[in-house]
Amino acid sequence: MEEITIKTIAEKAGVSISTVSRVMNNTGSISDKTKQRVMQVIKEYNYMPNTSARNLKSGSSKNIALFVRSIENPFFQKMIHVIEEKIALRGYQLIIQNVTGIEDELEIAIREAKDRNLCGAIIMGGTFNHSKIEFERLGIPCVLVTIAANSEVDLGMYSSVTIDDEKEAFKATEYLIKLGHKRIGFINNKPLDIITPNSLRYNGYVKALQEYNIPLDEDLVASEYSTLSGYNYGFNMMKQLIMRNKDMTAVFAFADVVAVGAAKAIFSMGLSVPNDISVVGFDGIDVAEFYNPSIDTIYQPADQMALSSIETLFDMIQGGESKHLVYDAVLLKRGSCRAI
Amino acid sequence: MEEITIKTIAEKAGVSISTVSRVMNNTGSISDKTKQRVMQVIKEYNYMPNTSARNLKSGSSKNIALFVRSIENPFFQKMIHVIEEKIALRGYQLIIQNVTGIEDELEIAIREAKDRNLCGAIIMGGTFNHSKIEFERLGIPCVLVTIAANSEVDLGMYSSVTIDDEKEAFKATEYLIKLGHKRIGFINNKPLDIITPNSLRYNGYVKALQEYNIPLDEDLVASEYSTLSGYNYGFNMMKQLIMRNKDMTAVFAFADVVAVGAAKAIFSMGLSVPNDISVVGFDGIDVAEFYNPSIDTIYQPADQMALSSIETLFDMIQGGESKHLVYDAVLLKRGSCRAI
DNA sequence: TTGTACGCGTTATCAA
DNA sequence: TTGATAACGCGTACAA
Repeated sequence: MEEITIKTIAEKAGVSISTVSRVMNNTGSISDKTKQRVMQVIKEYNYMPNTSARNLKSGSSKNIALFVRSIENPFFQKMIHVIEEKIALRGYQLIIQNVTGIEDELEIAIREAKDRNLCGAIIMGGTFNHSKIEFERLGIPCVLVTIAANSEVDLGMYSSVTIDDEKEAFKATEYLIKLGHKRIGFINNKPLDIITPNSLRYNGYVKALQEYNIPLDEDLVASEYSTLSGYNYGFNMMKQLIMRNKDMTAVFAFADVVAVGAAKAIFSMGLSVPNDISVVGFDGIDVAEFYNPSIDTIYQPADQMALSSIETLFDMIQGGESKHLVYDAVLLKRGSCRAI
Repeated sequence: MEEITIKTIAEKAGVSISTVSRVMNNTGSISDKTKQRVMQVIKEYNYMPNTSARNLKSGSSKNIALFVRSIENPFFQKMIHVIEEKIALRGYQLIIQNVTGIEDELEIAIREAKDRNLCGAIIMGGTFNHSKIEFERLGIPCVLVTIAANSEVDLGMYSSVTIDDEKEAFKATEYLIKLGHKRIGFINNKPLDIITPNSLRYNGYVKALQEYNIPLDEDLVASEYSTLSGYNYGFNMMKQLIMRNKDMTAVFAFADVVAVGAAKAIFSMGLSVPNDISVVGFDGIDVAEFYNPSIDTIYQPADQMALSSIETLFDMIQGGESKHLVYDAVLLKRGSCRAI
């Protein structure tokens, strides 16, 4: 099966390649007659223009890349699903790349932006530490999801879709406090010296304790360098917390997957959720709802955030302004916490 | 920031573009001296060759597309994660596309193969009904994961990585039977008239019942057209099953997500797993392990299957033979089933 | 309204 | 060991 190009079509239709090109792109003016004829031949041969040639010519592409830290996180997957769908709908192409370890997501994006000549980038998860220079080097429209750049960066250089992690974590902790809990554990994530959604949630936890005059006890905070899955990490951290703190009555995990792992650890040690220990998660993934008991959590509007992300990105690709959206999350109370 | 091309590098290095090209591709022979100089300039200008131009020239690309039915299934996500990593490692690019509803995954692959000039395709999930003609039209190396083509298709035309769904489902059902269960429900998926992994698992369920002389009761089989998540689907189906069958003591779900939803339904109706109803799932996703109780399941070696898929695909891309691998799954017993 | 011809950034062929 | 130069498939000034 030989390749059919614009040339083939031109010959078969008895016109020049420019005419075929015009028909394809609805550009210039062509008589209805030839247009019909060309369309006919295109259909007949099932012709599709060569993407590489098009991209080469136009200097850009319809490739959008998504760089996601921890693709295995169901919360991200929920958003990826929506993004994937919407991008396909617009005839663009989504390239997904997972980011792990100490890799800098933006550095990778910069490299890939040139390499794949992307027309846009979405960065999901990671740190708040990206610098102005990086965005300058990136040179393509970019939306950060669940994160933002550091404050020195001109807001016009990128878009972002986030929640107020600190505020929401405060809310979650306050919820536990108001239920009467005083010995509240927190499962955090290393590293601790950079700003991430997790670190902001930790800040919210600390502030809530302060607000209610509960002393911050380092023993109640678990964190470790780890390459484990969120479930396993939560499981291990919770075990440590329980061993160290016999009087702990509640735990707040920085993510639902971690909360689920923590709950499992509680059960595995013969204790009960929520009778012995109350559990609060963060994100609002399906699993938290279907767990037994359902895990109370801070629900992020994932669908809405995903939709806004790609809408904003396409806006920017078409020359529009950048945007910075901060969504509200909702505390869902449903069975993994009790008053004491 | 102006674009730097091979021409820029050639000028700055004082050589011809062909020399730069040769350096980039390690082709032909070049003196160490000029090689060093060119490399130097390339580094300095951070030059990266234009992918579109390369693809245009070579006629192919380094794009591999993954077509997955139900990207939201954690079992697939596990494999996608591995595939994504390995493909990036080889300098290829992964394009992920979700397939939904009545779309034919292979038809989409055929279209995209031309449109994006892919060098390979992976199809994950879907049906066993793909025809010879489709593979001929596809024209690029293709690996089917968790499915196979219909038997009329020449085995040389594609590769596959699967398990024996029927055998494994038989195993799961037999497990319940040997625990003394006789009223065993099955949660199936519509549509029922095509061959899918689910339908084969149903066959295994039916055969096990036959083997042990337990009558097949239609009331014990739940299925419905639905666009719900696996969790929600399992939840709804299980509720129906319980309402219809007061004497049901066990249920086998075609996937772990469905089993989790089913378990939740059991709890939500004030019953217990496994005391009132035993639950068996299929796949071996993390959530099943961390659920309370851990869900017994047929564990598919997802990592291994994913690795084999891309290895096989790269083999084929490099002109190697197609392969058809059938892995063994393992029945994990861990707390969601009891003997009666 | 249509066709000719050039160039996009590469790689590959052929001379030098 | 190198350098011109012709493609690859397409879009688009420019001319007709």
